Amino acid sequence: MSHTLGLRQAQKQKTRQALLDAALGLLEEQSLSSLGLREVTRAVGVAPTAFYRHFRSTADLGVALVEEALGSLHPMIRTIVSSAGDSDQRIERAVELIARHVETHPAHVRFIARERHGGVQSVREAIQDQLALFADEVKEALAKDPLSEGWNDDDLLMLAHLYVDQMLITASLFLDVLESPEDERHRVTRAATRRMRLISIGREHWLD
Amino acid sequence: MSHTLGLRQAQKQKTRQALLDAALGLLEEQSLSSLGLREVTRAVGVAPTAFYRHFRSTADLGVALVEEALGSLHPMIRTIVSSAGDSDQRIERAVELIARHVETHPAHVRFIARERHGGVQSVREAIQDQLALFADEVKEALAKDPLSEGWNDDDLLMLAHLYVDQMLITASLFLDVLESPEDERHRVTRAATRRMRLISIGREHWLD
DNA sequence: TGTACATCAGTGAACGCGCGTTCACTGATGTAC
DNA sequence: TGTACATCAGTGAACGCGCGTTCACTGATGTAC
Repeated sequence: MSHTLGLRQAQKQKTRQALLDAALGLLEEQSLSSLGLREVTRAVGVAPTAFYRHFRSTADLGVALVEEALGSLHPMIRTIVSSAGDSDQRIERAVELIARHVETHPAHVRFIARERHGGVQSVREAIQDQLALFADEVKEALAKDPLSEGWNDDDLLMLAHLYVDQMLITASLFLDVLESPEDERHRVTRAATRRMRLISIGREHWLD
Repeated sequence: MSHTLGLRQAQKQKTRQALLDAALGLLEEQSLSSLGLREVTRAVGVAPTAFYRHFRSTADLGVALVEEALGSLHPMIRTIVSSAGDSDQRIERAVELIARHVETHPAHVRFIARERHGGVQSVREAIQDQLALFADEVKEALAKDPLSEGWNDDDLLMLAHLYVDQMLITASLFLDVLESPEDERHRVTRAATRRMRLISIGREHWLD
């Protein structure tokens, strides 16, 4: 039997989520460091003071958004790195997965790209922490690959970071062409695929 | 005989530069979209209204900062791409040049990293435009390299973008360890060098 | 099942403050003769 | 070289406005018996 929240708790969660959703929407056109608490509550339709029942500040809300945005990426990363097939097939599938993710969560992707180097320290740190976890995860997966025989830990982590950064760059490229005609989106897909391919080729000859 | 500005023009330029410098300083701890005009004038010691003699808005000032920050990068890029020596030597020299640039212009580098995906459209676009110019420049230089024989234009541009993005990532990594002890800065240098090397290896085997 | 009390998410008024922008101004610099 | 006028970078007062935060509150939900 699953635990059901009381009415009060359920309603509280709903308001909290509404605040997060409204903030994410407002952040499409500005940075977190200029997001106002009153803006967010106005968009939700609650009193400004209600904000404090859920977050200490907009920076605090930002950290919650990081968890929401990057939490959903963990399963995707796992899917990508554990994917079967030869190198080219895996790359094509990865780029496709990234494109889909950007289509279904554009605001989340934009938020991460924007705040990764943004003006709010606690949020920047939360993002860096999560990305470091991703890199570790990718590294562990790479370590199990026969292609990685002879690689030292340092180089594996270097490659993992390279892949993670490339993933973010690719996501950001897709974001820029979200509204563009199909042929331009296809151009980005091809460019991103070739980038990944070049890196994979470098990987294959790293120990030569 | 060189043209000297009138006193009035010279003083105006000085104030304008003071506004740019003050803004750049304030932007170390916030994003452009939350930078206030009064903040900037207060830091310089002029009346808020003086701001309008130089810029229409803080977004306008941001665009001027893009030109200042990325204009100084053109010569560096040219030095890197036209550098002599074998692949490894050139990479080491490039990483070294980037590290120096970050040390001498940390605020400029932070500004570009932050606002590249930031909340102010006109500034984002100005940065993208400049980076596209860099990529073109790098592409032209790559085209002249004997290693690029057999490469098509599309792939050359792809590689050029990969290098430019890698340059920015490297700069951003150095920024994070600016205040760190020498050994950690050295770790970043080594990691950045190996990243570049892996990409170069991919380049060498691209046509295999 | 009903009652009495506790909890607490959301309210609404109030506060002091700094914001961007306008406007008419001043006085040093520049220009024409 | 001196005079009379034009230019214009920077001023300072004033404005209306939205901000974050405080506080005592309300009334629905939860809990103990």
